Amino acid sequence: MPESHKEEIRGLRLFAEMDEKHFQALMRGTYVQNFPPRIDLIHEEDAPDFLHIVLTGSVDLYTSWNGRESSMATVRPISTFILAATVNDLPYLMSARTLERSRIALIPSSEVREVFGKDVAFAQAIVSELAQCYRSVVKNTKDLKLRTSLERLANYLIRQQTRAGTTEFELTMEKRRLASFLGMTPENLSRAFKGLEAYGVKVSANHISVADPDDLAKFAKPNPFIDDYST
Amino acid sequence: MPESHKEEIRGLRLFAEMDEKHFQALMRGTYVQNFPPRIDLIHEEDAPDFLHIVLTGSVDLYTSWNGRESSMATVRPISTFILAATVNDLPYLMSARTLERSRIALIPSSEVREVFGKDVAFAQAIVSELAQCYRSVVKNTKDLKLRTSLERLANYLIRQQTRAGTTEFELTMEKRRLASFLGMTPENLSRAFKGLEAYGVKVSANHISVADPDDLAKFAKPNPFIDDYST
DNA sequence: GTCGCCATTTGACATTTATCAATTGATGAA
DNA sequence: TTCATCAATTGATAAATGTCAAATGGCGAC
Repeated sequence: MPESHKEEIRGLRLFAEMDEKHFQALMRGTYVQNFPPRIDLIHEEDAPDFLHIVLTGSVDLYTSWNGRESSMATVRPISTFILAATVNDLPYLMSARTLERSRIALIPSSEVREVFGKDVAFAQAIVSELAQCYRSVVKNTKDLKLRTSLERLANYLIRQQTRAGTTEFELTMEKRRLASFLGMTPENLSRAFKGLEAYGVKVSANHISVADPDDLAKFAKPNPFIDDYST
Repeated sequence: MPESHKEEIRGLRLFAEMDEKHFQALMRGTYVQNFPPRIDLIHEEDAPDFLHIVLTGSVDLYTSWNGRESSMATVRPISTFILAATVNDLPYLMSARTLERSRIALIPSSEVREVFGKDVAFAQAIVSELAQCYRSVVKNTKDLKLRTSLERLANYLIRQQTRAGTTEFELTMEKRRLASFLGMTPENLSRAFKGLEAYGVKVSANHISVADPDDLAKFAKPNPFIDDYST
């Protein structure tokens, strides 16, 4: 594996503080692979052979049951996914597919488990990462259980607007995936966008503009303990 | 703190493997308290002063937003809660109240964070516990997003039936809390029970009987990657 | 540029779920 | 026992959300 990839991975908080010797041991079994768009990387119920790291591109975590499918999250560079399955050596609970052409690093799960038993800094980093993952899912559950779909969309737009830093921005995913992520149908999403016009939201294809953020926020009532994914 | 309590706590997987010296250090700052029913133990958004352990009784984890409230989980002996907030030193995302008279052990969060930096076995146990918590919430999200309320209730009953080991059992929580936990109103739950009569479910107050588990399962389509909380 | 494809939108309608009000039923106190 | 209380149920209705089919519109292949 090229040194540049190693440095990218080393820069992740998960690996930043660990012993160099242990890091090199991890990297020995690691390989980097390029995938075209819409390729299934892992499938739920499979055994966790590798810890995945998205280096470029993006990955959709989704799940299926009884012929239905739901998008659970999007993983963007540079971060890992399915850490929980890896450390506990239990089957994946979600499937993952590339959304676009992506470069993914694959670290053998067995190596991860072996090293984290020897390296306290690595173990600490895993604890911190898992705690953050856990908190993200709890926030998502609160979003789903406490809000209507219109409120979820409104708060999603406020989060995106905050991330962009401007009142005009582009949606970062297909609307059908956004609908699935927000727990609604594409048709319902389309109507929800219409419903937010009353609060100054204008939509043109993927371009969103928020006329009056305060007005939208008055409706959406964003809350850091639901909407702030960074804590 | 009495030795018997210490032994109970020591028996938890989270503390079982750690160094005795470190365990004693943790226990020095720990105290055990009795709480009457319906007492708020912690409130979301507060700083995580203590890691809580339910020794007896039961605790409801719930959350509120915009005047609405939802029950997220029930914690039963002997297990901890709000570990993620404690290890990352971030505000609670959920509130907790006793459901009945309960004995709770309180371990200062700062001690937990200090010890897990020194004790690899403890760090490993925290990783394992957090990964399990994470997976539980993911399963819960799948349940919410992929199933209708009738299907959620059907699968809930199958889980309870499996736990009880018999086709007749008692509901372990108030129906209004069950409704909230399943993401529906009490009225809707009442009608959902009626709707499951077609699959052999009989309800009399808190007593449930399942005439033909296979028939119910044919409708509910239980799936270990949603319904099996033990993995 | 034109065509065909596919995501999105729109409309009509069905289903699910929530809300509100009234009633029932169980439980404990006086 | 009788009453008061509160959870649970029921009925009527409203709101939210989903489904199906058809129309629209953007975009790349040719």
